[in-house]
Amino acid sequence: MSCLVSRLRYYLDISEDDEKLVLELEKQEVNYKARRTLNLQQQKNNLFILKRGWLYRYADLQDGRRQVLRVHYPGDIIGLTDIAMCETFGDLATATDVTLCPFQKKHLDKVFIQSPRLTALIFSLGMLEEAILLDRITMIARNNAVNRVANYMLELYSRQKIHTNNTVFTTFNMPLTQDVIADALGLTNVSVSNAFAQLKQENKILNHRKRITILDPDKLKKDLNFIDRFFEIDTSWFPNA
Amino acid sequence: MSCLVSRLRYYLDISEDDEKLVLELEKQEVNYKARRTLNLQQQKNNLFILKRGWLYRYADLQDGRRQVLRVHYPGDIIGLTDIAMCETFGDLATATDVTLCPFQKKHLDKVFIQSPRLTALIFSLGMLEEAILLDRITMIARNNAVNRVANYMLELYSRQKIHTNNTVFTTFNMPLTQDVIADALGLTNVSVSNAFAQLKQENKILNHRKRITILDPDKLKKDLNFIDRFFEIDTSWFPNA
DNA sequence: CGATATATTGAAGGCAATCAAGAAGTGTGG
DNA sequence: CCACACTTCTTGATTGCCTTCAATATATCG
Repeated sequence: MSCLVSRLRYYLDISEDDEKLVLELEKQEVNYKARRTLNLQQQKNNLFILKRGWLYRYADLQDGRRQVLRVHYPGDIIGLTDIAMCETFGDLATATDVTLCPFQKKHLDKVFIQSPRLTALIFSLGMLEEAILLDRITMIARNNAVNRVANYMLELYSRQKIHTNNTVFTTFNMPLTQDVIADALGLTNVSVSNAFAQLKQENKILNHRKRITILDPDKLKKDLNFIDRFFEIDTSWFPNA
Repeated sequence: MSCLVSRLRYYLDISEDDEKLVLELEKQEVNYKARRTLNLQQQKNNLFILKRGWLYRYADLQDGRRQVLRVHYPGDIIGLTDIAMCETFGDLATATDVTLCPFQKKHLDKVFIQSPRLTALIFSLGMLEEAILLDRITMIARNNAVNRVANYMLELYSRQKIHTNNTVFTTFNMPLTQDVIADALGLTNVSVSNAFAQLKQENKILNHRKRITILDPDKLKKDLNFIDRFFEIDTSWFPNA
């Protein structure tokens, strides 16, 4: 069963023809162990569908530090951001063991030609990611370390809900190290550690052995002005099937 | 003459049929004076093509501060980011006098059905914006005030080159106030002022009366690791006309 | 011209970075 | 199953950059 199709079905009825279009892209499979890096430059013109595991995209900076740009979950299409560019930037690193389905950028044209409706959905999901990046900019630009970490945990929580069809509890797996979280939020591992300590003391978020517990998600969302953009998209304008 | 069509033509040959599709969206026109705000909530289901002037999108925060999310130039489509969402967020404010062409979200479906090629271009431009947001996150998360301001000026410079078909000089109009720049970069107006003072002293960037001079753009780009993502996009995978 | 908006400059304080050392956790091979 | 190496996390002290607050100067608009 394709987790991309299942994610798309969360938002929209997908016809059998459309399902075939997607499955066409998932023919190949590659596996990687946890904590490996994949050089994207070598994979030029390839996109990936993530079938299993956690993966993150990062960029190395001049001074040796790095910036984590995005974390991917099963059902994500990886590389759409680069679709406009001749050269890709950044690399991928695996947080857990993963399974990827690589496919050629070119093969997307079939989707664009044969299914305006599916195209509109993929387009919308892309724009949704953009809105979430705007939220993240606001968060990084204007919040202190504690709120950044709390906000990020809420985002991971909300994402998992969609990717697992709402079967996620307030305790969930979070395999990212504090170094990775720090690099995602523009902090240091020291600040992230201190932030978790404070969140624990305030009875808001517990973390123990790669597992996170958000004690009262709704209250925390309200306190942080967190907007959950994942659970619904507007399909009213979509071309008919 | 449509500046959106002209911008699209910068990247791709646009057929006459495709041009008609775009012009269809620009039938209405509305004018606004400088330094006004437009409530986006009321314009639900509307997108805009910006024909003239500068406009920026911002979000009000709980504590009274605000975050500037994006600056728009003539030829931009405004609101694509919200296309997936039932509710919009944030507001628009005019930096100069502007002319907008509002059109219904619904009317986009014609583009998706009739021109996969034009759809691919609009999609790619959207993804390009996303890549630029990733750059901005890196910049805000990892750079000091001086570099943030310098980097942002380079971005504005590069954008204007595309939007005016390369007819922009190292001195150009920059109608944003330092408050707006601060709110875009997660700084205060004080820091922005100090940053400009230092950039002036180092003979890198001069600003005087809403005009910016970048003394040696290429050197500055290199020093800041600035990547210009605007000047080219990969159209090789696009569906044929 | 006067009123308002925008920019400059200085002083003091706070938050996160940096540096450093040690503790806890994880994985591997014998 | 344990020992060892390595990674990840914690905690404390110091430093630096940006914010905040405040006052003045300059620019812009009606």
